[in-house]
Amino acid sequence: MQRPTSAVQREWPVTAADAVAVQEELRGLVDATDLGTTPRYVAGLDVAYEGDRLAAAVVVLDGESLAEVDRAVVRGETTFPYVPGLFAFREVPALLAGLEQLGTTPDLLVCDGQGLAHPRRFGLACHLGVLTGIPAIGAAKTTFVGSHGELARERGATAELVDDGEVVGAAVRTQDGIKPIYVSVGHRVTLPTAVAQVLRLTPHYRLPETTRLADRACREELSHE
DNA sequence: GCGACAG
DNA sequence: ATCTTGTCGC
Repeated sequence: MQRPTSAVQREWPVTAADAVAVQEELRGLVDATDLGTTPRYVAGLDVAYEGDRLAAAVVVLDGESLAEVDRAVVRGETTFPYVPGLFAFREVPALLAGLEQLGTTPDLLVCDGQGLAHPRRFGLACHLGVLTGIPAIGAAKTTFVGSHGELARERGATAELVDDGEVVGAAVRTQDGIKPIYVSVGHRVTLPTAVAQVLRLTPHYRLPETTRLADRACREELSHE
């Protein structure tokens, strides 16, 4: 797929203050419309670290069968520290490089982190979505901002994730009796659709198959020197 | 001022 | 994220 190189080069900050300014600018580009059709190719993205080295993986699954159809794993080096709220600046460069290596263009990006459930409403999923133009959702293991009420014990149960009086995402129980995961809109998808996609991607485990495969792929890459 | 804080 | 053994439970 094509890489939005110009956007990255033009928008890449070095300081935290500049990074926040970039988020404030790009947040206005998030598209709130819904996914037009059922995604044929769904991609999972993740990054693993070992000191200053890192490996990013993008695994593409068939949205129907969840069978893997493509993958790309790239190595790189840390270029931005982990700062809560600026997480995307640490992972986006490597993830874009991974997307560029694919022989397929995903119809949906499932990110390991938040979308709108972010202090400035512009988490990793929004950032990747806006930069690529591809629909994206955030599926995080823990909350970052917001709180929610109790969820029913059954798989499929949800609760609104509310921050500062605003619904920024949903807590979703992906398996009976297990800890929920946190889903939020990234770009070109509505929350109900994001939740529905996450449930389709979690037939057996707590986390989406996309996330599990990408996590395994990037870790494996780092372990193999 | 004191914690909390996606991965 | 990553550092890290055994252990409780299905």
